[in-house]
Amino acid sequence: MKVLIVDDEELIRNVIKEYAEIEKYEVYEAENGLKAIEIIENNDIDVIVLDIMMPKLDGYSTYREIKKIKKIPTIILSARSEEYDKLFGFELGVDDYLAKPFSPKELIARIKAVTRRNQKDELEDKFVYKTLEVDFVGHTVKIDNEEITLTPKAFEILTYFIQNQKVAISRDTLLNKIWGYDFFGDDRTVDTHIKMLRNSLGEYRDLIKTVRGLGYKFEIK
Amino acid sequence: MKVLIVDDEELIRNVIKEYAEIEKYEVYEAENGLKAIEIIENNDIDVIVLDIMMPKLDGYSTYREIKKIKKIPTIILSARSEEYDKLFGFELGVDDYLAKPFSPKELIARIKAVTRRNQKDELEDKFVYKTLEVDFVGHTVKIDNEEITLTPKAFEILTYFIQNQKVAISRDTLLNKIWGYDFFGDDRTVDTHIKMLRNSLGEYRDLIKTVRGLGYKFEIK
DNA sequence: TCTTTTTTTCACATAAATATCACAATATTT
DNA sequence: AAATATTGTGATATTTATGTGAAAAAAAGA
Repeated sequence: MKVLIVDDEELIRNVIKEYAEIEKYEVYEAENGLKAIEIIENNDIDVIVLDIMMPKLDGYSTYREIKKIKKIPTIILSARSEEYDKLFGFELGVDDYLAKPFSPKELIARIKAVTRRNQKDELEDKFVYKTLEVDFVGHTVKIDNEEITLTPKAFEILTYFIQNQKVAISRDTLLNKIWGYDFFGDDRTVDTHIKMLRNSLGEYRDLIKTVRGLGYKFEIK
Repeated sequence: MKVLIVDDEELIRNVIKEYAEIEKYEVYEAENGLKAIEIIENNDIDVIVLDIMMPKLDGYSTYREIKKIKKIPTIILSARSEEYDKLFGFELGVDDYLAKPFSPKELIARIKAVTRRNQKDELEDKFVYKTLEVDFVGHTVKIDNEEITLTPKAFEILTYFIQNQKVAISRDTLLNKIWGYDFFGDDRTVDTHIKMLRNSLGEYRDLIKTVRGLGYKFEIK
């Protein structure tokens, strides 16, 4: 698995690189957009970590250029945490978003999620764990071969969790991904949906873990 | 299963090839239409992935030439995403269409869909469940050996459902597949047709399940 | 053309899903 | 232990989606 880190700050590149290499990723670095494009043209990069604030060719432009060449999963880093940027980033079709300062572990978790997602999950049309079966094509969930009914939102959330296993997801992220950028309601709405989803999952309710101070996480074990 | 990839860009061919081979497809490549035709004449190709923009013999012409030789399911790739091309592609009787940039996963999914479709559909010309008989050739439906009359649309919908059992189908998908890309009417028209189809199916009305927040699904049991 | 059939749209009733809030329970910090 | 912050949860008002009948529009047949 090859990761390309695009950031003008060497320090940040090094930190990410260090962590990524522990996880056996092959790391490529680019200190600006132009170099990034060059690397992408000559290598089969699997996932890109892209800083939005850069001299020469900024993140947005770089992203657009990259898209013209190949469609590679991209995680955007941004120092500016304003809502607008967040939305804009998503609108571009970016795979994930992380606001600085972020923990390297969180970034790695997201890289893993994105590569995993792009490796199999989208090809798989079923998720199976013990007696829990989630059929994405048929839009059904079974426990002990019994179909359980989920509301549309609950099903979407479960699907999102399964495609982002082991990644701690904030309520905001969930709202953005499931509800969409045009939802301006309460954070805590998420909690209620989690409650209902957990109840529906019965014995599997503990697959959804609470990440205090942030949100939730789907994890097996 | 043999896939032929017709594209002048080696990069794209390689990406597709890589993914297709993971899925155990035997991959053939052609960098232009002339070579494609040669390959088709000498091999039993099951599905073709065809780029519309190519030097020498462009995609459209290639497609026409291929059709003269054999009828092979074809998925069209197009860099131009304008609506016109889309329509034109469909008009030619193409099996599917994908605008660049596309994700390899998406393409593979479509290849699978096309091959699956062409594997079973042409085998069965009848569907029987209990006392429900649907004769695709004779265009008739019988319940308890009594012929029931369906309107053309209702029959098409039923046929589509039977050929996509256990798949949750959105109203939009249904509109695209049954009505065609050029239908710009109301979503809810589907509901009315489902209503009528269910009524016609009498005791079998429950085979058509409602998938809340999405659409409908045909499922036995 | 007129008639009949099919299709589409619309409105309304009903059912289901959702968002919000208040308070309880549980962590976390002081 | 108390104070504080955060999450869990039940109740409920609100919103949304679906089923359906009726009527308008379109298409097909005579």
